[in-house]
Amino acid sequence: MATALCFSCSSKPSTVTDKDFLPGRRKAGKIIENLDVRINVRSPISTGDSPNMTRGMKWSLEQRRRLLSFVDSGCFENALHVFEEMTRPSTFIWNVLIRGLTDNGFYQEAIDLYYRMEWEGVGSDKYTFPFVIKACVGLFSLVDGQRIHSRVIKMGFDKDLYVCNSLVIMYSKLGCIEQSEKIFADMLVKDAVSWNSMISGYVASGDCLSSLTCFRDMQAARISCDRFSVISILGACSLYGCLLKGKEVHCQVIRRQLDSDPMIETSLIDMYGKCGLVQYSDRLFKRVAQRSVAVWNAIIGAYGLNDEPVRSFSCFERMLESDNLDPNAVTLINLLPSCARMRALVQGKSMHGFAIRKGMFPHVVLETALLDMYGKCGCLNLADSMFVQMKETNLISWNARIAAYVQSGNEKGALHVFQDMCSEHLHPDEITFVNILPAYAEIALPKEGQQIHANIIKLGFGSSIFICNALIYMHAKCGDIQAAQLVFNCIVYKDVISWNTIILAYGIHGFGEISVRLFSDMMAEGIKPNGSTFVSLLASCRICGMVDEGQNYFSSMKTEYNIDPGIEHYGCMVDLLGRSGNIDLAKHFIDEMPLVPTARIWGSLLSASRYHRNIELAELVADRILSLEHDNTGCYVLLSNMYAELRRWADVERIRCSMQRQGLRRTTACSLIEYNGKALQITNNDCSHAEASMIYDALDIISRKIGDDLHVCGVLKFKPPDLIRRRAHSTMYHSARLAICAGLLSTPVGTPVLVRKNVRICEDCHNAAKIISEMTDREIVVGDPKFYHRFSNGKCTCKDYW
DNA sequence: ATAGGGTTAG
Repeated sequence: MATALCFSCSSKPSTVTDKDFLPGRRKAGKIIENLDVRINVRSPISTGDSPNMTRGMKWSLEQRRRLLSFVDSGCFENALHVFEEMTRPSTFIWNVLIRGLTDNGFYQEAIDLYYRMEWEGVGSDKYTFPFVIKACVGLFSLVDGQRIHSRVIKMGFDKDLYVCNSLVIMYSKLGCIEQSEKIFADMLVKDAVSWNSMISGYVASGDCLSSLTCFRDMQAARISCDRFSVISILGACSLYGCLLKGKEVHCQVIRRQLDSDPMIETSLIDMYGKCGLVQYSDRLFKRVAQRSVAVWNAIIGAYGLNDEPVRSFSCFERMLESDNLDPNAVTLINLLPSCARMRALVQGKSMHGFAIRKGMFPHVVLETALLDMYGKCGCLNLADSMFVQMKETNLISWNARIAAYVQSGNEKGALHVFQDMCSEHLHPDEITFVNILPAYAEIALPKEGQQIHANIIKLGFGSSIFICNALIYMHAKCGDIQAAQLVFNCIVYKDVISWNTIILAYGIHGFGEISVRLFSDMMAEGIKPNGSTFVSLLASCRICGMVDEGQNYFSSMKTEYNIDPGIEHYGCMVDLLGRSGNIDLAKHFIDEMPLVPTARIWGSLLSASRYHRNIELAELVADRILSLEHDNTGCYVLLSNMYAELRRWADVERIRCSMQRQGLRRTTACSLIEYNGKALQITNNDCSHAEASMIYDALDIISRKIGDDLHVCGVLKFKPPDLIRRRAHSTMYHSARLAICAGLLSTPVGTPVLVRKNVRICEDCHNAAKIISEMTDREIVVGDPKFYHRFSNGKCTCKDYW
């Protein structure tokens, strides 16, 4: 039964708030580690009464004075010595000790002392409970909280305003907002603190609507709001992005002359930042007289949130220069997204180093922010090692880790992490799915896409607009355009992203006319297009060869919609012009464009020159690309293929060596097909499957039937004498053809065969697919990283340009 | 001797 009370005589920490104890109560832990004295909670009270009553009374007054001063200075070791010497200390003395312990983070000790008080039969009063309840909050102990709540009821203190306020706060902080509501509703008298506690409780539980309602009810009850209500309600406005309500509160702030309150200033700056009005934040910030770390953090965060990373950084620099203030963890957390935005890995790393030097770790939020930054800067290994180092992880850090994998193109890794997360008994949330769906989009087959969709519905996330938009894209990329359309149809309030996504979805599948029609539907619905709308639209025109439409949309961007074309739009146009056959026009277009052409832009021209077999231009363009990106594997491969087609084997070899020197390897081509209900992955000349012999037999039969056509364009191409040892000398057993055969074997007649590829389909396979579609009278759909070829009756929707 | 607050990751 005996519980030990352990203290050291530490001085009271200067600016420690309850919040500092929240993440794992680190500070309390540190203090308690330095134990000097252990005092038994149940130790008998000294009964050595003084014979002289007058002297005794004086002595007891002196004891009381000393105890109070020890508690005030945080010397609990001494305070407890005095306490144990006292003859029957009064309830007041017990309260003072419990308060002191709670205020200094010794929550367990405060609660133990309360239990000892009960055990010794010392009556507690209305002052005892607020302190001990606060200790339960500090300890995150719902069990103690409920036990003490029942004592409150038994002793009849459940009508006391202060005790009830404490209980309201306790339950809301321990995540039982319904309990808070119940106590609040039963209170006969409510003061501003009661209302404020309820409002901030709602905000903390993410129920902004209730907090706004409560704020309104408070004013209806003629309790005037104070700085605490204002600060809480501004937090609610920030979370919800309620700019109008936020402005209204700002007016009240001015009317009540609260506008020079430093915390309110900070909250207002934050609110405007989160509601997207960073210029308001800036105006308020300029007027702040005394700039605290918090106010700097708020303005740094506001710029970061509003996509102004450079300004965010310059605020940080000014903070360091002007006020001689020490950045804290929150400063870094607010600044790191800006590092990510600018891909400023060096700055990000220096933040990391700074945090280490300042002893900020472990800190789950900061660590997650670093993980996220590394992920967005494309450093998956750094992101992952950050995660591995973390002592504490949560759903958010797992989500950030998944995002890092997806970001760096490691989709399979992302799916593994997702599985690991689920086996740690963490329940995926909306963000998890928003992060993981793009991974499915890249590598899943329609059936797998349907499965994850079913899971999402089962977990109740099926109506989230973010998830629906991600689902449209995922289904389309997996090859299931009908499923994409179905999701789109079910969205009640379609946003601009829903429209952009469905437009691109049809483009990917070669239905450019539908994309164009959807765009006019979108206009008719009064949805304002943005830059991405035109990326979808132009990409669709490009895929489907709608040159004139594309040019019209491009020129209408600025004139009709006042949108400046970005580099992606120019990229689509180069593709489009290249496709139209006018390579010179495409080149001229690049020379004339107002933006600096990227490797991707030149890549479009390279594709065009390949299609039109213009090797001189291709060499020129490849030079440009390689001067921008030395490791552009696609560029080497394309050029090498062009040389091979011209039988310039020496050049082929030269490029092969160059790639080898740089450690570049061609991506291993592989195709995915659903085979007897399972996903089957096939590489070129792949014999590793149990089903291989059957698939090869089928392909041989088909090849023999269509033999001549296939032979002419195929076998000879990669068969120079000096490359004869290479396995891929023939395109005959390319993964695409093997996969198509597997599909034909395992699906009923009349249904389309769907194959996904990780690289673009080669000309020979494209030809073969056309012929196979005609011969077998089946629709064959082959998706590459950019779009889906639809073969039927010997034709492909790409009209042989890809 | 009594309770309430701001800046924090996807």
